Amino acid sequence: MAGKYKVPRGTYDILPSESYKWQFVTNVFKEVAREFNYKEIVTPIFENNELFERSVGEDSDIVEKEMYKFEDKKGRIFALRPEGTAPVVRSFIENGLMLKPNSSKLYYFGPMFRYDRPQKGRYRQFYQYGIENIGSNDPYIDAEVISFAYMFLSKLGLKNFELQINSIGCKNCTQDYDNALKEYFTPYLNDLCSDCRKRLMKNPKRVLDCKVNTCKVNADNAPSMLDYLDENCKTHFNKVQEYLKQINIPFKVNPKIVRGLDYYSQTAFEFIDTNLGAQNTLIGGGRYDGLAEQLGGKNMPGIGFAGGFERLLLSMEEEKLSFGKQQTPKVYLITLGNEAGATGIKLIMELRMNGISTAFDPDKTSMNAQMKTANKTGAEFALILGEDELKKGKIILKNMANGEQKEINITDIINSLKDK
RNA sequence: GUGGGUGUAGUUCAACGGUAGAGCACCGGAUUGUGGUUCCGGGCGUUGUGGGUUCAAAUCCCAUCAUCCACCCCA
Repeated sequence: MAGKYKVPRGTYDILPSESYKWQFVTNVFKEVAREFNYKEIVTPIFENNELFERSVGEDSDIVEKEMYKFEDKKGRIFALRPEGTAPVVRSFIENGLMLKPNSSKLYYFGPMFRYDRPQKGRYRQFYQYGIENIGSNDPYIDAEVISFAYMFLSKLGLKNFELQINSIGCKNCTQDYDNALKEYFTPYLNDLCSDCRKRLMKNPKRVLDCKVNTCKVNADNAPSMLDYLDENCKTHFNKVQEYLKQINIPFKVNPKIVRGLDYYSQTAFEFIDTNLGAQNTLIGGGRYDGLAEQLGGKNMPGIGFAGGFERLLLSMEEEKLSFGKQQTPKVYLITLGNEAGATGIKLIMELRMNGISTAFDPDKTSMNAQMKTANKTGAEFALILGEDELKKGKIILKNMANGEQKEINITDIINSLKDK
């Protein structure tokens, strides 16, 4: 019975049969945030277009072709947020959070928007969770942020994932490295794909993770970023690895990890699902020490990560993990006859007022239909109120699991349900 | 933005040029006041949309939209 309208391309509805899963993972995420002492920050879904163009990078794919840009009635140019870090840093600067206590460890979640061709694990409106730790460049913080992600995935029960880390250096190392790459690849120019020939000029590091075979082969022997790190970046990266070892978080160094957003520096990491489809990055993150300054704030280091809920759910389903229980009512009320019905609806109010979740369906009248519905709602108890009971001032309390039932005084019902 | 696959009932699928069907789910009944099992009954759904070919189209062709998978990119 398709109606007139359909959801826009690349978007979807989270239906009741699915929403409890989202609630489950969100709650686990919030729980981990509490354990790490991170606090929630909520920023608008749209921001000044420039915020993203400046931070994410004008040459990045996100800005070049994936942003939902629009103009409002006064001609201001906004964009639906394609990612969460820039808005958080913007808010951090704008609200002077560096001067406020307990405000530098932040988490967020919500929808992000990218105009991209939908496929498995990729949507136009997708949901991210993420954290940002702003104000410290201590390598311990890098390890802590990584451990947050690791703990989150672990608490959900995920096993088929792998942590890969890299250091992409600071501006200084990057420049040397870029030059080295250009030098290295130039003799092989004809073997590279057309994209990579362009990349070599604009962003040579991208050639490294190209999937075209000839590019891959050539990239295998390319100079490694790690050899071009300056002393400072090198010791930083080494310390991050030491910390990770100390807290028993397994990782692989993958010098080919390149982040697509311009603001990253030094530590970059990804949690990869080892048996998902092509879109297998569960969580991606890294350090962005230059971002705050770039956005007009003080020079402040920061590091964070973001993950996609969709891929998380895919992985969890792949590994057949539990999403907790679906919400069920404690009580389903069955009434027979008009008088019982009238008393019943008053009783429902009382039950709910006392925190007892109660379901009732006025469209069902026969005992049979009401019992069936009670069963389907998964209610723990059925309360049966008919004319016989009404006369006696009683009500039947039936345990749906074992079928046992007893008559009790209507006036006692709240109390006897409360301690069950 | 590029390539390939797919669009039939709520859902999973069948029918592949000649009257649109099944499982599951859903609703009702058997049980006029007791569920989960069982049995019986209940489906006209613009065959995604718009064109075209044909005596005849879910079926062939074209377009379009959507979806899936991959490229690209990323979460």
